Amino acid sequence: MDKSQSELDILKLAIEALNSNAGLEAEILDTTTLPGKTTARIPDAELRLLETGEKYRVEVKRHAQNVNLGSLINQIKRLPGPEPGLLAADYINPRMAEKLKEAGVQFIDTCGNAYINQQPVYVLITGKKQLKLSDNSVPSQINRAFEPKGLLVTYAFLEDPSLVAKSYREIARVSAVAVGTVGWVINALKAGHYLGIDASTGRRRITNYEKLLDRWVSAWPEKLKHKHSLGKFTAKDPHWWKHTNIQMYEGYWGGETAAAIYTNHLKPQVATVYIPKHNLAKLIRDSRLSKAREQGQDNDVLVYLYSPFWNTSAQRSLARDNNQELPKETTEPLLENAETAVGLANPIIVYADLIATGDPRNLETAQRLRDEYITEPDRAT
DNA sequence: AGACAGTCGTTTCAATTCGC
DNA sequence: GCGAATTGAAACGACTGTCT
Repeated sequence: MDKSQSELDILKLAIEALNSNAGLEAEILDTTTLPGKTTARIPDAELRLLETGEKYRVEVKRHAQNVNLGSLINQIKRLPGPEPGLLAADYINPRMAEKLKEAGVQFIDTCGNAYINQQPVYVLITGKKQLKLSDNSVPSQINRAFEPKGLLVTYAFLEDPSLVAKSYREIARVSAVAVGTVGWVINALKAGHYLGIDASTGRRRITNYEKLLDRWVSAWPEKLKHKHSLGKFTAKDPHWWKHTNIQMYEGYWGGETAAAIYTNHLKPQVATVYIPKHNLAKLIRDSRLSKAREQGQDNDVLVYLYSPFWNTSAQRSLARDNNQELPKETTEPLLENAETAVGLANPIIVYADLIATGDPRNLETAQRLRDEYITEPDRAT
């Protein structure tokens, strides 16, 4: 399995870098090959620091810079067992290093950056430059699928896997990118073994939906979501969303709000709304939202507003999935349950919203959502 | 010959480095 | 520490090739 092989390489390089930069020696005790799609928190390896004999549960991350830091910190903290968690990454930039240190997450990387805080050993090395990828240009090639425009294409594939077999022009139209971008993204997905050619039909098909979903969910908050932010607001009434028909604003509930409706398993404490810019002022006025201050107001509910990044295909499919006409002018909210509810962002987006928060409560709900609503569709088309 | 599929050169943008 | 300059990557769309 080349995935675990590359992770093992990162770990070995990081240990070497730790040794040459901090003089600390460590040995790998055990590596666990992750069985593809599981989301259980199994460490990638176990490590022992020879100086102290201290053992670590290790999470190895390639492309650590492209991963949502909140979810990463949470992953490390949720590693099971009494031993402390350790992040081993290809590269930790200074800003990430600062945040990890603040969160008390120890790390090592292949460039020699490290934070080890296990008495009596204390190491803090940051600012070491990222190594140039000389003979190994594959990772940057794969990254192309997880850059802003690539994420649009990849999302369209996740939403409708049959799209990969369509023409570049059709893919470009649906995902709202240029034709040339589609070529780059498809090649990147092929290089990453997310996409391949079906031997029997000769057509493109997604070969690893689960892995592709994981990667998209990690990259999206960092690379694309923030670009669509319309602001952070507060609402006085914690139940405001229950009597707001978001469709009147051509909007969609995301995050905890949508998850609460989808799974019936969460009391949303933060609302996320995807709404076209031109309806922003109307929603703010009607729902009496106010711009959030730096220090949160005690009892007010936080509301994050974003403009939808996805193309109208998502809206069409949502209407189709719900198999009903979308009411235009009713003020009756439609939030009793997921079957009747409309105005919900696609489960993939809601799932990604929850994961990005890094909140353990949300992670549990995210898993439910994934199990119930995000299943790899039948590829036979 | 026309339509469609995929490639490649150019432009733009963002991140990093350098100099003050 | 800040702004300017540089570099490299991403995105676009015109162009070429292929098929019917």
